[in-house]
Amino acid sequence: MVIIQNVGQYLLDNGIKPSIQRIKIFDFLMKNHEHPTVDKIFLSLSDEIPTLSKTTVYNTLKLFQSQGIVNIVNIEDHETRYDCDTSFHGHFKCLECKNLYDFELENTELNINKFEGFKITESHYYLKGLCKSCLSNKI
Amino acid sequence: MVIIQNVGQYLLDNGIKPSIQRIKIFDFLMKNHEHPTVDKIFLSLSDEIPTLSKTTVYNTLKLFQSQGIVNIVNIEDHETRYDCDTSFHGHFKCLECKNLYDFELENTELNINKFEGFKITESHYYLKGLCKSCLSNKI
DNA sequence: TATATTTTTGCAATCATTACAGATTTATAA
DNA sequence: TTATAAATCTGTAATGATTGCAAAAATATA
Repeated sequence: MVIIQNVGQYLLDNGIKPSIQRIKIFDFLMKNHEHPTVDKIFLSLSDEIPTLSKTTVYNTLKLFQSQGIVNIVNIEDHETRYDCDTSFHGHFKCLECKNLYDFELENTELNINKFEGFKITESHYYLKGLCKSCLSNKI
Repeated sequence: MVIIQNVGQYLLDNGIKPSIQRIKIFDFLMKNHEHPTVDKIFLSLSDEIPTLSKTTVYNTLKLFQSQGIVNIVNIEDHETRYDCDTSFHGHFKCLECKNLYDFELENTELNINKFEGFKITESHYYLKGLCKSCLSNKI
């Protein structure tokens, strides 16, 4: 995962004019590793930016996606989450506490070349189950 | 992938009373490997069962899921697809023709044991890109 | 300072999914 | 067979996430 010092500059480097809303939304994604939903982002930033509109959150995330600095994490239907870590990694979702954990994954570990003549541009891998703490709570 | 000769019996074996609707819906999933959406299933079966309701399709798929004979394939947000092949396999989605291809995958190929103390119950893997025929059409 | 452009906002529209209650079908018991 | 109960199916209304759109606000340009 790339460490971003200056969000404004990072946005600029990726062809995005850094408005207050855009900076705060990206910043929120960086600081909240749980891969928040639009709702979570909106509610969390509403204190800081009282005029914030949910449409802006949607628009901004769509812009981030189109510039390739944010990926969608699609595990449950009707629970679109966003991830500003664009390096290759997997996700684990705990069915009990609903938390989402990242895990590192060598691209080569999943280098499945069963698709000769196909061009692969994205690969996604996720697991579901029970996390350590939820398991120990069950005893 | 398990080959099912008698859908009615298969449903019974899995604790589902085989109504006409249930049999036809499962049968449709078996014969249509593209992992259809609710809409596709509903529209395709409307000729055969003119009284069919979309709610029934939803209810039936939910029942199949709860009995473990159908899995959800969640690749795009807002495009829930259904798969009656419950054996472990991966999916490839072509960004051009939107077709979904299955591919075999040894469970061991993805046996990532980075989660000591975690209990993993599901694992999902999918790729996106361009399929062979769409690639050759581009030349 | 005036004007053009970009960004944000709020509300209405859309679309997939679910809730629900009545209608229909199937199973059970007399 | 017939009456009754249980399960299943259906259609419509409700919900909730997302998008479209046009006006308002902010920023850039001349």
